[in-house]
Amino acid sequence: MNTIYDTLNDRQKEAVLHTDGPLLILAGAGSGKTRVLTHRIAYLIAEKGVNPWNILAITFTNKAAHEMRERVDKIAGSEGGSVWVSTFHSTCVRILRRHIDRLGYDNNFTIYDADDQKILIKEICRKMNIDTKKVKERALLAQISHAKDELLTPDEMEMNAGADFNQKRAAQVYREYQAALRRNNALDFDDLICKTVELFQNCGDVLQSYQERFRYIMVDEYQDTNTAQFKFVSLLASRYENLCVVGDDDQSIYRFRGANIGNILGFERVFPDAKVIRLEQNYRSTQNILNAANGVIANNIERKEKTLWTENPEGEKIHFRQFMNGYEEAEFVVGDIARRHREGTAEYHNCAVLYRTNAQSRLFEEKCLLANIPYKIVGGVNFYARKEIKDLLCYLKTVDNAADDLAVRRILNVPKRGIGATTVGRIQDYADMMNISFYDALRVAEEVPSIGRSLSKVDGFVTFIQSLKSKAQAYSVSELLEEIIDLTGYVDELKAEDTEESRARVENIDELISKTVSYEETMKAENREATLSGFLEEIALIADIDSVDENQDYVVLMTLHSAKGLEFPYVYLAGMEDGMFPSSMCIFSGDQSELEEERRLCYVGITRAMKELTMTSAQQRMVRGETQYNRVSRFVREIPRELVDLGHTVQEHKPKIPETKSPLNSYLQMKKSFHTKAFQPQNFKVTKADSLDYGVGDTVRHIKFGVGIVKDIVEGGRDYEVTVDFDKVGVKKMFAAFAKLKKI
DNA sequence: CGTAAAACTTTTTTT
DNA sequence: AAGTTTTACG
Repeated sequence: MNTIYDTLNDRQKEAVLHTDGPLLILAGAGSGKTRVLTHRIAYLIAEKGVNPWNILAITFTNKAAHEMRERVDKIAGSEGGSVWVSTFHSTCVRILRRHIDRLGYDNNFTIYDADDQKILIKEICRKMNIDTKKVKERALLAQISHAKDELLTPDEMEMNAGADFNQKRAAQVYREYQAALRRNNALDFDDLICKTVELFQNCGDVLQSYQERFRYIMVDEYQDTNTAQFKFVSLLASRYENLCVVGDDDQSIYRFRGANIGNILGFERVFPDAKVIRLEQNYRSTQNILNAANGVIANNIERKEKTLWTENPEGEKIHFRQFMNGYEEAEFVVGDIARRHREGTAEYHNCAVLYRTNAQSRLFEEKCLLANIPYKIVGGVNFYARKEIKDLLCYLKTVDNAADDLAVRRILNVPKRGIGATTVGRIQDYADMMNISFYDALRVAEEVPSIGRSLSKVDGFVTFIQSLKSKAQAYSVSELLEEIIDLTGYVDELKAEDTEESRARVENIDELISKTVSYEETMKAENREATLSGFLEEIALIADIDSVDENQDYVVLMTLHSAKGLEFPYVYLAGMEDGMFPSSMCIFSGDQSELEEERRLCYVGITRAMKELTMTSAQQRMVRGETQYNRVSRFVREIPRELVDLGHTVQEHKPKIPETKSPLNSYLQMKKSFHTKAFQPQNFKVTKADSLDYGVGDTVRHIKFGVGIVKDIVEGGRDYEVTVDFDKVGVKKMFAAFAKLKKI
């Protein structure tokens, strides 16, 4: 037999060779499931003669999809390129873009993120006279999202509510919310899945064409699928039943978001002739780490019994340290990473700090800055959720889909056009009355009652948008974006402000421009058309974790949830305190299943570690401006004692010189711009260079824009503003300190 | 209409 | 502690 399959163990090989009919692979942490999936794809193509075009592999994150894509390309050669590897959400968007008109939507629908959803709900609450102080939008959205996860329509939800007034009202809000989405020609994240299912159920011909297309289907992280996703997959697979799912019930950590563990536990019931294969040999961690994980997860009652084993060496014990407070905890962790780096035992990217909540990242960030350690925070505020980025994106969205009222309203007075809340209210009322979109109301503003002196301003805005729309026909996405930036004076305004913050915003905008450019390049390389809708869609589905790059040397800071699917030689689990992890919410609720989900999360955290695992906790911690005193996490106590190295129980409190706050403040100001990018100490000094090593007329290279000739250099207060004519992208103005131009 | 200050809420996890 | 939203005033 072909040698590539000989590197697999017997169980893995069995999974690879079982190509036809339903297959459930119960794959423990680090048991090589991605290897199995990629080898299976290669086997299907090379040995079974399956057309790669007929294979679909679904993951949860783009990062996982990219990784699988790479590995498939490597192992299956050029043919692998036609295998469809993608996330649930991207797959559904691609299908909907082609067929959603069958459901009465426009094919160039926009995708709403959490912010957009919240604004929409708020507006609906106002219309329905619901006091958002008593009923929180978040709660309503959560209820709606849950209904969608379960494929419930507003009517069904209302019926199920029975006498429950709260639930009933949520169902009514849900109904209005869906109507508003449709009016705006928009879908939220959940809709992407639900509407695809609806499409399949309503249009047999469409379903059939995809069933024929995807004869072999593979689903990764199956334990995290919800009912809607399961329905989507099973509809697709129902014709050929060549469905292979891979999951681990012990790593199910998204039940709060609707993941239905019944999908994995009941797989054999839905597909009676399903084959089940267990992968229990772990290739990732040391024995001590694995035993610790086993010790913790054994406390869960609701699980399929299994025990991971490994041939790896015993390794170091699990380190546990307790500190006085969060600052000292962070200082220790960062110091320990610095030590490993200094001693040459670890690169920065071999280390990860994991915590329960995003808020905990701040302390580690501060300490990394002080220690000059490059780091990257995953999660928190998404790049695309930043104000300046959303503003500009809403211009693009408006050009793309003027039915999107939210986008239009957002930019109507950005930059300031002297159009205030009163005018917006009047126009909205008129739009509601005439049953037209907000933008259409703007276009006929002269008919809006008591519009008064605002009319000319509104007309100016409409003219502006119309001109952009006509330009959009001929312009590329990046050209259109730059046109918007130019004509609105958005960047000029920020530059005039000239604060650290405004500079950071300008830099973010530059980054957005490079994203459009690289989008166009990618499309060109793949021989696909770069469209405005395409670009907006791509960034709507980007998750923060997608940008983690193993080839760059930085410490990764992230939540335990984000860490799922990743591995690091040295892992630090911070904030191991009852009340933090497990969270006080689930301790308080007394619901055993919630505690078990937290425990699975802990299991996921432990099993991320390959060589060494360090757990830390603080006796005292500031949470939301209040000091909390917490006991050591019960999860730590569930690890067999002999596996743990305790050090001193409580670390000695060092008499401290109060830290000098001054350098830190300016750092933290700046951090805003580096939040999504990795912080690199050497790039950090954004003070004006004494002189530049290039002058007017010199040829320079820019990391994104390529080669160009310096046209002009203007001395500004803190920096030089350089004008460069690039060969590829034309004339650009930029700050020298940010642009990092190289003379060539 | 726009700005500045005051009041108020928030967090558990995310595609 | 930090961010958002409301309120007061020019």
